[in-house]
Amino acid sequence: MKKSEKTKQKILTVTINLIAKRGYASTSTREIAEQADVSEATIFKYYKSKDKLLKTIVIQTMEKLFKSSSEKKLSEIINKNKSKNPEIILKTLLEERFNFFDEHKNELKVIFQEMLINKKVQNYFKEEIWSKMVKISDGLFKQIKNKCTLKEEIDGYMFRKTLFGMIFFTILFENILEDNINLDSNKQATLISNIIFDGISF
Amino acid sequence: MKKSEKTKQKILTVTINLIAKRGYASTSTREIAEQADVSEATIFKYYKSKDKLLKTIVIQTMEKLFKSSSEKKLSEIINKNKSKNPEIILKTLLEERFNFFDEHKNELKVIFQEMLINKKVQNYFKEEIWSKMVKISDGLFKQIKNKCTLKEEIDGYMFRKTLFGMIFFTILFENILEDNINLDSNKQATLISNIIFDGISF
Amino acid sequence: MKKSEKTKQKILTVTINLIAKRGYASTSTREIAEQADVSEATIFKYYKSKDKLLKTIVIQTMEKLFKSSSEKKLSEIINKNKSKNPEIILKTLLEERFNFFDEHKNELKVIFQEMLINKKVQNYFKEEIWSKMVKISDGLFKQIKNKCTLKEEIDGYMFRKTLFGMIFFTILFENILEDNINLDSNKQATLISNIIFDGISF
Amino acid sequence: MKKSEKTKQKILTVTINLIAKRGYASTSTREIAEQADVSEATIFKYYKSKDKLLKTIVIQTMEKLFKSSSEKKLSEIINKNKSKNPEIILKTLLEERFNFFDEHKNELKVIFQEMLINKKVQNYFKEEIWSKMVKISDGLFKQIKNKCTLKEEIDGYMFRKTLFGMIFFTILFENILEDNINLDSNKQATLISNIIFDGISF
DNA sequence: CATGAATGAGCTTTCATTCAT
DNA sequence: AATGAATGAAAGCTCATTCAT
Repeated sequence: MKKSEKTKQKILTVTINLIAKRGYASTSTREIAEQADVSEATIFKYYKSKDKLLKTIVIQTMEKLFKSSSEKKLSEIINKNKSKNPEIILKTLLEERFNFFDEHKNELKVIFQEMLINKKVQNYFKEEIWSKMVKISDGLFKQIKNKCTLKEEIDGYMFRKTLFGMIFFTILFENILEDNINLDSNKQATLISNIIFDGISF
Repeated sequence: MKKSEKTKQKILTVTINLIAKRGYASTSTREIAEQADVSEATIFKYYKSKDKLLKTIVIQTMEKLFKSSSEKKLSEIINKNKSKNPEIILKTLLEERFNFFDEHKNELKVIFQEMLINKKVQNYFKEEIWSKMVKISDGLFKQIKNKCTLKEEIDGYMFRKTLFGMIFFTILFENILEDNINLDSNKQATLISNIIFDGISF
Repeated sequence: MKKSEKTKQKILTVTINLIAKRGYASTSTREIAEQADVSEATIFKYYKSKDKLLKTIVIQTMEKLFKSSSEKKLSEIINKNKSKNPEIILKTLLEERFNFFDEHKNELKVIFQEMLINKKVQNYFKEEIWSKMVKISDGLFKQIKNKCTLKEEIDGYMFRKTLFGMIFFTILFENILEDNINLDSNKQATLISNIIFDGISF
Repeated sequence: MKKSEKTKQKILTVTINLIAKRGYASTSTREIAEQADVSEATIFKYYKSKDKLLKTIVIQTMEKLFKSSSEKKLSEIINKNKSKNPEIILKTLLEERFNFFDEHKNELKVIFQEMLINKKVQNYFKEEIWSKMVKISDGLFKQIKNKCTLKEEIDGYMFRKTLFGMIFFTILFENILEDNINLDSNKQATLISNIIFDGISF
């Protein structure tokens, strides 16, 4: 990597960690500069404004969420397992995603935090990410419907809510509220898909 | 209400709405003053500092969450229905809570937003609120265990995660991500307790 | 004393003590109100403005410095002892003054502190007080000249400087810089007039 | 001098003059910025806080008072003249000091003003400066004792009081109270040491 | 007689940003 | 490729002061 590329990346990493910890508005460019060991001027050289620095983080992360390897992997998983039990598909999908989440926890925190108060990030997420998540979730839901008899009141929306509720909770609040959690991605995925398919009771 | 009490309350209301919309750090006392139609000096007269203004909101809301009527109602519901199906208990609890959430959506947003970045709020919530939520949820979980045969991997923690994942999602993200949702508290409660008990499939 | 008179006096006393400790600019009307156990409004009712409150203190103290009993006492002392050794006159004068200073240390501190930065107080002091002090000191100096042979370079100005240098130092800095000083007014007066007349050596 | 060094120095100079004139609490950073022809932000860039700006002035001046050239000069004077009349030593010391005082009148005013109300400055001055002044003054007093017969009541403390009383008076009040004083350092030193040794009378 | 309620103006301080070097 | 030097604008907060009650 070129030196300038390295510097750019360092700024990005530091910023992600700081925003994840303190929030965007409470993270000053001075602090970023100090921790990234560059001058404030350098930050503005590379990213024009604090806002564009955030934008870069948000967009980069969102792109990663569904890009290249990521997107392919997901559709591969769905296609490969078409014939199989949808519970297994869900479990496999979740496992792949949880691995991603683990690696990008701070970036995702930044996005979710900002989404709560930043209209642009809201729209961007809704259009670029949520729409895809809805699509995948709906696809899965259809497959399930084909194989199982569902309660009539349960629709795609409630399916999403259960699924993404747990995911968002895991990313945002679990570390804060729960002590001593040591579930690997596989275990997490198994338990969640289990609950979704059968509830907690037999 | 005395005039001063009115002013204090107005400041509080305006602040809650502003912080829910923009976040704490991005809400200036100047803006609060303008919208509450008082001078900045008045805000500081009543609340000493911006930080204490936030603290007041957080504590007041947390107290409401489990105080007096609230706490009694919850234990009443649990006691009254001891003999009944735990699914019904859960449903009744949820319905009561969703009514509360609807009335206090912005205050809750303030708390959850701050919890993501503010250590004090994190600890306060964990000790004062989350511990009680865990207790209730565990109590319920035990009742369920007594009446139904549960999968062995499912424990109180996964139960919480499902339940509160959906609740947090509803409060924080639903309005942003989902269009045209028109579920009343009763409907919400029914669907969620349904899913938790039976999953989405028969 | 009437109640209102009592309140007025309490405000004055508190203010003097506070200003002596912190300085005028660093003493807030809020603090005065708190310590005097009245509302800020009450202060402004009696003294119109913070500035006039200071003015009251300054003028009252200055008046005390040379008024009534005070002024009479001084000229009495001078007249009574005209025939005596000027050293004794000086000693007697000083003793009387040191007793006054002890009783009004804080008020005097307020005046001297303010004199360093406040043009009005400077002029007021110069015209109302210093001029009288110069007159007395000059009178004394003349008496001394009549009885003793003075070095030719020593004039009224140097006499003043020695005398009031020690006095000002005593009022302003002695407490701060010197530990364990336990000289009563009589002792102080004796030593100072001693030094002035004979220097420190025989 | 580098540009930044120049700016820093300018801020310092302006601040000293302003505080000497108005007092610390009545000097706003706004005013300093205007007179130093920089922005307020620049002041805080270099000095972190208004308090630290004052601290810089106080410490720098105190260091100057006894550092390098200064301290050496003083002990040189004392050593060189050991055999001579202590009156001459005192005179020489005073002359050297009065030259310093003339050059640093405003800085010294700042220190003395602050000393009246600021505990930290009080302690700092007492420990760093006054202790040394006492030492020098005591050393001199001993020399005098060896050569002259002193009145028994006169001790080091009264010696200090006379000496530093006049010095403090000169720095703080003379300009304010006395008109048309045109004594150079040499003259001042001569007169003061004269008075101290012989009083005003033969 | 006294104060509760309110504030405009000003304070110190921090922020994101610029630009010459 | 990077930064030292500087800043306008805005932040949180305090102050002396007013006035209706």
